Amino acid sequence: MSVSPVLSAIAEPRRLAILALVKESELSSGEIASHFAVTRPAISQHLGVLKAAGLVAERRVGTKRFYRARPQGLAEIRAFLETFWDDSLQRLKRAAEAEEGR
Amino acid sequence: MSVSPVLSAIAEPRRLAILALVKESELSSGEIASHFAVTRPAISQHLGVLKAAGLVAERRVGTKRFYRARPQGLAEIRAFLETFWDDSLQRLKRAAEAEEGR
DNA sequence: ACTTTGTGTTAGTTGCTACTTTCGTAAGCA
DNA sequence: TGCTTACGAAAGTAGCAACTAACACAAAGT
Repeated sequence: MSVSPVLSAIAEPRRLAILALVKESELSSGEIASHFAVTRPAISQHLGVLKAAGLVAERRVGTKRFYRARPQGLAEIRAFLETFWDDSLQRLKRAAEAEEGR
Repeated sequence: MSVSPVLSAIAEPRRLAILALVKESELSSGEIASHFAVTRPAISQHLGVLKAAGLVAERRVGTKRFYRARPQGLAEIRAFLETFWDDSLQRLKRAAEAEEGR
């Protein structure tokens, strides 16, 4: 999966808050919604986005649906940013060496 | 600065592409724009967003404006995600220990 | 002074996205 | 079989964001 869906998923403040919530403990859709001032369907949509981005996992038991954070999803972005960052640093390092060498 | 502006800045595919471009080397606004199919003002706006997020630095010389990636800006998100991620892992570790302990 | 070059700014348009309201559905209970 | 609970899905709306076209402006050349 590309990184953009994951990035735009956590770029939304509300979704980041949801993610922080289900990172602490597994919660049902209703429990999550009760923490916010928006309607339940809105939260449901956010959960759908997070799930599609691979940032949360869903577990159904009866009529309830429990959600929990999926650290592997976060690891993906982290790895991407690390590569991006390290490449950038390498570039700077090479530039500095070239500067020194002349 | 909070993380959301930085995250939403790089969540935009075009801006991420611009960032990848100025990460390689310092480029002028026009040079950056020539890499894309959109108009120059559009790129100018994107550069404004990236600059506001602290992801690029601007250097003016004559009528030209050169942009380069600012690794510190990327480091900020990376640090944030690492904390987020590590907290999540700690939580999992504690849960596993509790599981083992019973 | 005039023109050209390189760029940001503004106004207006289109398209996306977060939201609400309403409806549908599956599971549990009387 | 109803009735309730706990959800997601669909449709419609409002606001924002990415874009274009036209303008403004500063620096450098002629």
